[in-house]
Amino acid sequence: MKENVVLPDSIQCRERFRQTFKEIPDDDLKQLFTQITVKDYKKGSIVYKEGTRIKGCYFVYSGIVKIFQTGKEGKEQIIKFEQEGDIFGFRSVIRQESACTSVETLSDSVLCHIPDFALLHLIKSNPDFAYDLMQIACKELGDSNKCIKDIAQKSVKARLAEILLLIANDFGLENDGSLKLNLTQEDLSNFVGTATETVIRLLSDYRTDGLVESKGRKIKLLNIEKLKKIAGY
Amino acid sequence: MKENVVLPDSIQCRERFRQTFKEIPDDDLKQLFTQITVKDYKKGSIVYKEGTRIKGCYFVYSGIVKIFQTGKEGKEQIIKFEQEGDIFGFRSVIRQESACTSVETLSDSVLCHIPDFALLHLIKSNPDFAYDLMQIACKELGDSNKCIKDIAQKSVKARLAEILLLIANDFGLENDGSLKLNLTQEDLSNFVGTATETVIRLLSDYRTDGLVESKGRKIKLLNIEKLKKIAGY
DNA sequence: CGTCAGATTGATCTGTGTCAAACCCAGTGG
DNA sequence: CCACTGGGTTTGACACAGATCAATCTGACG
Repeated sequence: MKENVVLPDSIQCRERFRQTFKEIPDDDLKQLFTQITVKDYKKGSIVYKEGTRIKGCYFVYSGIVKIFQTGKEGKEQIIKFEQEGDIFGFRSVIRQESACTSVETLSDSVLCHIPDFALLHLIKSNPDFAYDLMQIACKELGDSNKCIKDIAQKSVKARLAEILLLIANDFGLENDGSLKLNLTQEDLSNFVGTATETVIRLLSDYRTDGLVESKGRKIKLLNIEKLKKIAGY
Repeated sequence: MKENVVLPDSIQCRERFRQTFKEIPDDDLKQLFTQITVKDYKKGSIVYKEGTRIKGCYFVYSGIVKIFQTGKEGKEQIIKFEQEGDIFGFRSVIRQESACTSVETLSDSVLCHIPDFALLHLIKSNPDFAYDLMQIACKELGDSNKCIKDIAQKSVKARLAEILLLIANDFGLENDGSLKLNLTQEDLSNFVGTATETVIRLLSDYRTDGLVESKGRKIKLLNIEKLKKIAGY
């Protein structure tokens, strides 16, 4: 166990924040960041749970978090993963509602907590920021709509292929070509929206068809084109 | 065929618009509405198709429209229905992308077209409007996320019940207690995300269980509590 | 009264979920 | 250093919700 994780200072956080929100003047940013709390989370920590009242949103300084909803009998449906530079939880702030998702860290992570009043103030006072945030919300909205159609219409086989491609795209590859985002089969199946066993069987099918190489949770895509075809593009 | 449908004038449109966006000062609204085009659509008209470039968004002055995506083999997945006072298509404007959904009128409708530059201008110049719009986007986002979980996890039987309740809630009831929103079985099944035959069978199950009364597309909910239970609440 | 879209019912077929059992491997503690 | 443990992975057998296909029925409308 490492101790004494050194948290990034306010300036480092601001710099990273600026990479996502490019057009915010320094003054606004400085003001915002006096109100932010930086905290590190061990892998597997719960950041917040569905239904709780969060008094702000979060900015991912480093690490990866999983955003999910819990259904009957505790089965998770993973909505998305967020990584360095992403912001999440703003929906609840804007709507002034309790969280509609739960969040858990998939790796050791450093998150910046932006209190609701600070976020709302910036939105109301800086149209550029409001616009940037709206961009993000609208992107997520488009993704969600697509996701609805896919879950409703595509076979699990197609969706798994699609999600592998999406993960490769969003999180990139290791040097050896395997997916950087390293999920348990359970998380993978909860993302696809199916049973763990099904994912395992399908991956094994892909393997025999020479589409992927995989042992355990390490997955390498061998034939992107064919996978795209299976995914239905 | 009726002829000469009288279109609402600019003032009527503004008034209706103001019901949805309450805090916009008159000056801004007047300015906006000089740039708007009002048009009536016969029932069953396509407003725009997925993948096309729309140069603005729409405000529903009257009528009901269906927002959907088309999957492989032309099967539709209905995302939502919009009615009087709703605004749609803004996602594409904000993202400056082509439409990710198609829109068709379910009844004779009057829509106001708001050109992209006018919408963007108002967003950038009026933080209150930006905020209102963000509210709408975030509401839709929450709905979509919930929908993803439901489609992935619930049985079709549960989802059908849920959707009937949702329709009753969003669109209200006729005097005789039947749902105001009158869908074909096909639309209903495309909303639930299942086959038409399945919806028919399930409705018939509900009927024998005394949960609904239904002939053809007329549906009356008899036992809301039990339906909620089936829907999984 | 014919026509045609939509509604309905019945008879299969199959993709996935579920259950059960075994396996693998990393970390722990004796 | 090795057995023990437990979480995650894998495989097999089986059941069933829901899709698909085919046929008939209904009712609105020209």
